[in-house]
Amino acid sequence: MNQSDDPAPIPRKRNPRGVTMEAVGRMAGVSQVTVSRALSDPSKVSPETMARIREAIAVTGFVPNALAGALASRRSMMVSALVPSITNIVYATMLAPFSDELKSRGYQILLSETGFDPEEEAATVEAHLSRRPDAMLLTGVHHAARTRRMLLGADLPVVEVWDITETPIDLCVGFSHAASGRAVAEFAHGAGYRQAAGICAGDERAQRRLSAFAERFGTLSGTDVPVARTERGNLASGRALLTQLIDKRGFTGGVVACSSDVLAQGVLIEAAARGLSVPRDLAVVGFGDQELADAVEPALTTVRVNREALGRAAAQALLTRIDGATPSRSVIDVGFTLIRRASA
Amino acid sequence: MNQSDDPAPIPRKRNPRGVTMEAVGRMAGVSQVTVSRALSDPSKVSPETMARIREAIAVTGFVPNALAGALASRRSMMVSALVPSITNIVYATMLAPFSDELKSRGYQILLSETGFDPEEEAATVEAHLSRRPDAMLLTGVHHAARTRRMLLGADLPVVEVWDITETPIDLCVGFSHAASGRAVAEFAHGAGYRQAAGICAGDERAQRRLSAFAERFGTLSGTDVPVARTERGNLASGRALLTQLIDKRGFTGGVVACSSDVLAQGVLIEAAARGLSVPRDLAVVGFGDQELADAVEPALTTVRVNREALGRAAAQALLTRIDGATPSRSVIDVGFTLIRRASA
DNA sequence: TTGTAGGCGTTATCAT
DNA sequence: ATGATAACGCCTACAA
Repeated sequence: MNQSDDPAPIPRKRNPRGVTMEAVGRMAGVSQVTVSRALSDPSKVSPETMARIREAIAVTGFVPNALAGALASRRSMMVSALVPSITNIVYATMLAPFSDELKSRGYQILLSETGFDPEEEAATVEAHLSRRPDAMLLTGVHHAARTRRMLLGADLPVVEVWDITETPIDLCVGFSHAASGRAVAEFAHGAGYRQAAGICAGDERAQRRLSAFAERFGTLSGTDVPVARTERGNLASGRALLTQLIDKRGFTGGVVACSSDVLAQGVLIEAAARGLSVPRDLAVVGFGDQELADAVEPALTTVRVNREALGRAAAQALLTRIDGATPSRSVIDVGFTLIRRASA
Repeated sequence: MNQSDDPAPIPRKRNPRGVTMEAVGRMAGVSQVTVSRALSDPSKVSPETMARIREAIAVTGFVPNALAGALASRRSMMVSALVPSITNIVYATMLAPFSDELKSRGYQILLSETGFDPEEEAATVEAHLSRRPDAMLLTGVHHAARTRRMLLGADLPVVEVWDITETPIDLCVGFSHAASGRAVAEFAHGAGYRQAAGICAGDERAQRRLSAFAERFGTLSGTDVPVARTERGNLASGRALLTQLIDKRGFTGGVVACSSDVLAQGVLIEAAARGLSVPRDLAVVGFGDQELADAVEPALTTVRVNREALGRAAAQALLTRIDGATPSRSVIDVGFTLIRRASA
């Protein structure tokens, strides 16, 4: 009686382990849909039913499957964030408020490092798109053609941050790196410095800042402005580059513009080690206004970018688009401020 | 003829936009399944078919839907990583190799900050579990009971890092914070220092390091070891806490153990500002051996934890479990090394 | 307030 | 080498 008369297909779960809404519903004496409703909008379910469902969820330890939900609803409730490097505090500090803002609306962040290579970025974008994020943040405004194509084809809200362009893929929140470099040059020249040098590490944006500084200061003062470059933007690089400027490139004093506060601090340390007085023998300007700028000795003159506001604005812009609205402006320039302290 | 005789359901796609394997297959003259196979294992498809499918993919800009794939295969190819803070370089630097290692095997990282509150962590764990990650990394070994319950119920590979326990949820890669604190105490006492103080910021683990230091040094020297605490572990805090130790707690010299290199650098800066010579008037020991440790003046004596190796080992351990194998050890102590430089 | 039916875009399992 | 069919677990209509 067991083997013979049962050609009827017995629907068998492939994985009997995972608790589903179906199972919760069975235990609570309701259908799967009711469980779904109970979770998405409790007001649509009677209090008694709600109580039984809660009980069943507690007993079974049910955790909804967001993958299935995303597939059915076509909303993954995930937002991709692509930054050059996680370990770079500059990106990390704008990511935190960005993430906070979105988390409060129920979104999870899918984060990846892209390095500084556009092709690597393109590959990462593709990997992210396969996860069907509801929106995406990109760092910078220069991308591979394929990246633009994929994003336009995917038709999702995209915000490009930490730089600015008139022709964003979709939205843009940032500031002009060239303008910040020029602002430093004008400040330094106005403060009376007649000689200058630059110290630069990192990505193409840092180079744009320093190039703009060198060009502007050169124009104002009529002198040549040497710029020393390196890969890694750490304290040791700052020290090494100041050494290079002084010992090998004949820099004898004036103002040193650095592409980051950390490099600038390296310069301060090397200057102290050489018995140079800052800003008397050597003035120093950083970039970023990180926490350390205010704590070093002497305190660092630097360029502040409100990274908190930037991250938050980027999140808001995306949320507006997600909600189907059109943001008032698709390009937001958050600007920058020169903070004068003791070092220059 | 339009209205009346057509009760037959016309299957209509809800969203005609998204390119699917179905659409690619149609264009290539094959079925949807063949497209799936072409992507997952090209060797199972004839070269000609493969070529036509490739062509169709290029033309349509098809990007596979990983959500659907995950739902069907029960493997999301995502790994969750939960750290207290993204902006803390300590966690970021172990996350990078962790992420690299997993990315090379096709996994994406789903990253979240948990803060330092176990309840917040529990909520984050739940949110992540709903995404059905294939494995999870947690920071620390102290979790809410509900967290343990959820994770045990979810039955996935879990690695706890940056601390060590004999009873991990699943896997553990870390080191003993108490032991590192004692090691610093023994080093300092052995180096001849007879007075000591501590400076501590941050999470419970930092406090455990400093408590162990204070207790051990106290035992060895028979003196009292004051420990100053604060919330934020930045340069300014380091300066402020040294001030507090000297001006308000009668600390007159000896060795200062800090819970991070950044705090230690703050101490160096404040000491210099006060005209104190390091290590003569004041010796300083940091923790973490961050890049700056070697670049400050004087170079910082500190405790090195190989965060790179830690992140990599955590990834490897998870991969082993994902592959269904049993790791040789479920608890890996990566240890620490005291790096003696000029500051103590 | 609750349930039924159909579909989201894949992968797994059998067939052919 | 290729295809048909049934899940995967949920959400969106629509019906009761």
